[in-house]
Amino acid sequence: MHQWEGLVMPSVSLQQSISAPVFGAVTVTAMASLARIRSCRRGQRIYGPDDPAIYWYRIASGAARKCALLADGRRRIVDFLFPGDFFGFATRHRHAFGAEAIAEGTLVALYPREGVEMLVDRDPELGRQIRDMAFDAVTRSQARMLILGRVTAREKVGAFLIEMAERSPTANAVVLPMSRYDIADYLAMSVETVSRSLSDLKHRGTITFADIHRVRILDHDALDDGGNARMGNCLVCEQGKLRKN
Amino acid sequence: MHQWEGLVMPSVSLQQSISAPVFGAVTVTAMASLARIRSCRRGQRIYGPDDPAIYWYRIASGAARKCALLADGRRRIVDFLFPGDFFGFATRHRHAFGAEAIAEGTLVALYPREGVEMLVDRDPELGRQIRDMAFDAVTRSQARMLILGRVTAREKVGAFLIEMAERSPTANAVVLPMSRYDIADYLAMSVETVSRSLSDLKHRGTITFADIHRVRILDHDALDDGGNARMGNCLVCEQGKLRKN
DNA sequence: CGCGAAGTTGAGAGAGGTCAACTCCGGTGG
DNA sequence: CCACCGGAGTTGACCTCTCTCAACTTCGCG
Repeated sequence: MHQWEGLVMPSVSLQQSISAPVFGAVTVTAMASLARIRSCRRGQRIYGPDDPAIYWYRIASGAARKCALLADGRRRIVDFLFPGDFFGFATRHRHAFGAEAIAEGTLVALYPREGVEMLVDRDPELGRQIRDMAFDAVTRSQARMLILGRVTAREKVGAFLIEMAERSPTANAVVLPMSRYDIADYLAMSVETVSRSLSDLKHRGTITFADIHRVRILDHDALDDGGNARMGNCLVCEQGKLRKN
Repeated sequence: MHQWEGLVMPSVSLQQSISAPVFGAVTVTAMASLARIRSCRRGQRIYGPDDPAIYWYRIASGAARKCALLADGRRRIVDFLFPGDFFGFATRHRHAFGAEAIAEGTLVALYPREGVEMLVDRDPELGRQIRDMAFDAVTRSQARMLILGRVTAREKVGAFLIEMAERSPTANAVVLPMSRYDIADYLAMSVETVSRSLSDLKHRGTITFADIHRVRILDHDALDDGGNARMGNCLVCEQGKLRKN
């Protein structure tokens, strides 16, 4: 038993999220009738790579990670999944990555792909919402690449905390249900450096810890040196002129 | 005038690609009637960030980059776009990134968003294809994160070459229309290190250059040390057990 | 012929990976 | 109740790799 289990992403109640799946400001009620709920233990696989893509998934409560194991034994986490997030979309009838629960008792809603597609064929508005959701996922994924591309370790960890804060219902009191190892594999750095960076930020007074898995952001501006973390700031590059590097 | 202008991604002829847009194995003919074609000069902006998202786009011939300029002056390229690639999808009626032509005379097809959406409402099959395309884009984007997360410079550049080879019509003779600076901003490393890595791979006999922008891959296996570059190899991580790292 | 942009190569310095030791905490069994 | 154990997390010391700055080459173009 872990202390943060009771408070994972508290804003979304189960009933609410099942009967009215929410992404962005849009509410999809049409799919709710098809949903099946599954409870997952800490670390339990939700689906594996190369599994047939029979379902689309949504986190109802708890948290999960989407990850890949590389041939050299390293693990990479390509996304963290929180309540309301849809995932497991795949063409070609098989998944590219695997997904696992992070929190004990994570509740996952399963939507049979075939059924939803039939529903979509009769309901263009639902189709549009799913499309927009996928478009947003692309944008979000590409925005996350900006985080990975950041130079220093403190910048990466800072940008990570800001991303988690933006996805968290409570603005400055951020719950990090994942382990330091998960964070390291997400940011493509070593656990030691993640730990050092967090300690560094703490000593600078930029953040504090209520406990290991609960961070409070004290100085939001200091977290993104240069203001690159938020994804609003993407400017076009003019002919590569500005390139001094 | 540059020597590679005439041979950019030669397999897709203009007429063919306009009348029958191709993604994956799927052909979308319904959208073709709405397309408008625009020719872009080298470096010319196709659309800027924060521009209203009026169109969806597709490269007919040539190449483009999707990029962001960070607050500290650095540039990040989040995607390279080649013939057949759709891009510029955005919700919230504004783009998150900017897009610019890389090759002189790059031809871009513009699809009015409103018109296509109306078309989709009447044609579920078209909607499904667009959805699948977006799903693929997510998978591809997340797979690219694996490249960014690789440790050494030679691994990154090797994985980049493999990615380009897979997206290229000609398997081992890969055309790289973008500059070394573009590659550097795509892989989040310095131009010098990109250049050094390429030279290194050349001296090892892994690759050769027909000219600066045309690479031939001699030893495909040596390019992905450990075999992590291809995205088929994504295994699930079991409870984090394998994690020694 | 000279200029500037793109690309390559060299030398140094700083940052993060690696290995190791240590603490902290919960769980288990005596 | 306490000793023991193992995993997660933190901190330290060392070393390697990449960034940075710089010089130089190559190439296309005026």
